[in-house]
Amino acid sequence: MTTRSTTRSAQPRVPLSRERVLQVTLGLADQVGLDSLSMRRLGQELGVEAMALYHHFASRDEIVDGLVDLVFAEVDLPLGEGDWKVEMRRRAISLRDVLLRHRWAIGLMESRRNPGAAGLRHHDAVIGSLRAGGFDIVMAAHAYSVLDSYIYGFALTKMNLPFEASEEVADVAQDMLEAFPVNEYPHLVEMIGHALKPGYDFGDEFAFGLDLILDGLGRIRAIE
Amino acid sequence: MTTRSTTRSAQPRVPLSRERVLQVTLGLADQVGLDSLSMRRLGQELGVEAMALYHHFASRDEIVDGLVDLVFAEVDLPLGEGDWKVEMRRRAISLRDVLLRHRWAIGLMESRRNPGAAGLRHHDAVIGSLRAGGFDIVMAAHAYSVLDSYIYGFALTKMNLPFEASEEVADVAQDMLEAFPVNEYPHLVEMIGHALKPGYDFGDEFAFGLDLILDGLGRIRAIE
DNA sequence: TGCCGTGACTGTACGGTGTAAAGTTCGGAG
DNA sequence: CTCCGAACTTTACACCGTACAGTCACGGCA
Repeated sequence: MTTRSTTRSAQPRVPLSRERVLQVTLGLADQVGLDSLSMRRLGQELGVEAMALYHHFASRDEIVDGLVDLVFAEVDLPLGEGDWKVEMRRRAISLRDVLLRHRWAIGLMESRRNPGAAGLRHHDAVIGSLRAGGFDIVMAAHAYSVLDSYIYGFALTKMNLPFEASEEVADVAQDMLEAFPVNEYPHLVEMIGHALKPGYDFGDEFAFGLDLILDGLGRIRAIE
Repeated sequence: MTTRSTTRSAQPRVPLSRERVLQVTLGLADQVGLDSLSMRRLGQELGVEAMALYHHFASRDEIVDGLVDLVFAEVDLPLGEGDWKVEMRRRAISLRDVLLRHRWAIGLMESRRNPGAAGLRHHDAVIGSLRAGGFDIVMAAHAYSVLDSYIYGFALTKMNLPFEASEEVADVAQDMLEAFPVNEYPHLVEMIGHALKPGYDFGDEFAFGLDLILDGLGRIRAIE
């Protein structure tokens, strides 16, 4: 019974690898979130005990580092030679999409002390596109700061919205307000009414703010 | 020995209250962060066993709800009668300051399913100020979305910066880049050089983006 | 062919987490 | 004096990351 070696043909036992672990972890994180992703659960998903992972990664945190870089790699890089506004817009929308696809990553992308190659390449490409577009280094820093604050903030806000579909909105809004007299928060009530209208989708707000910022940057760059 | 009742004069034993718990928790969260704030640790700080807290709060999450509302209460509300741009600017800076004072709260402020009175009052005041400033409800939704995405995103980015003071920046940047050939990320290197210059403080970037957005909003409102 | 090191993985254990459930203590009302 | 209910404690459970030691199969070498 204990000698499984003679019948090893059943399971060829492909060994783990950093790549395979990260790929599976990424999928699992998207499904259950990063908090619910324990080493034991992850090992189970890979057909292995939890401690086996420590032969390929020093800690759970090192796995997260790898995950973040995989996410960065999904973002469309801006091209240096194109129109900076077009490139920045494309990159912003791509980054937002990626963040909404991997909601657990928001708040980790900028914080990792050990950035991976994809993250570094991303930063370099964004700054390079701005510089090629005529921004000096001071203005490029300003522009990068506004844009990324906005993109990450939007993703953060949208991620944390306590509802998803329109029908849920109504329920949550109802719960939120039913305990209070309507007159106490008249403007909030008006806004909720607006958000409940059939055509409204909070996700559409992104383009408005993005274009407002890009236009502002264009104007300031022109003056300077 | 077991009858401590006869010598009860030593410790008058002030009972807990939601207010006292929240106040102490707020201070503790600012010191050690929200993750390190366990029920046991919190009880210890209050001179009580962890389970005693469950007589005043249904769960750890309910404590966090209360905490978030305390944070909202610290934010300066915009006045309905003032110039909307001045009011929005004041409120934005106040919110940023509050978020940097309570870094653990970023990402929780917009997500709570059970908003408190201070949070509702805050939302109502912001929308009210915009409406009084001439924004219709559609534009007010746009404006609120851009502004808060930017403010929360900025706080998130600044919170997560893997360094604090200028000297640390140099070390971290060194670590980040030393493994790579300098030529591979020339623009990133230039930007780090810019950020290392004595006068530079990332916190100053906030005003640039804020004014850019406020000006953009003013322009669009005027056209409309 | 036998041996033995090495790398991949497992088993067990420790101190931590949130919280369910039951037990203790005690001031005040009847 | 009794008894109730509120405030608090004790104990327990299932889970977490990970330190540490053990097991097992395979490749190179005698």
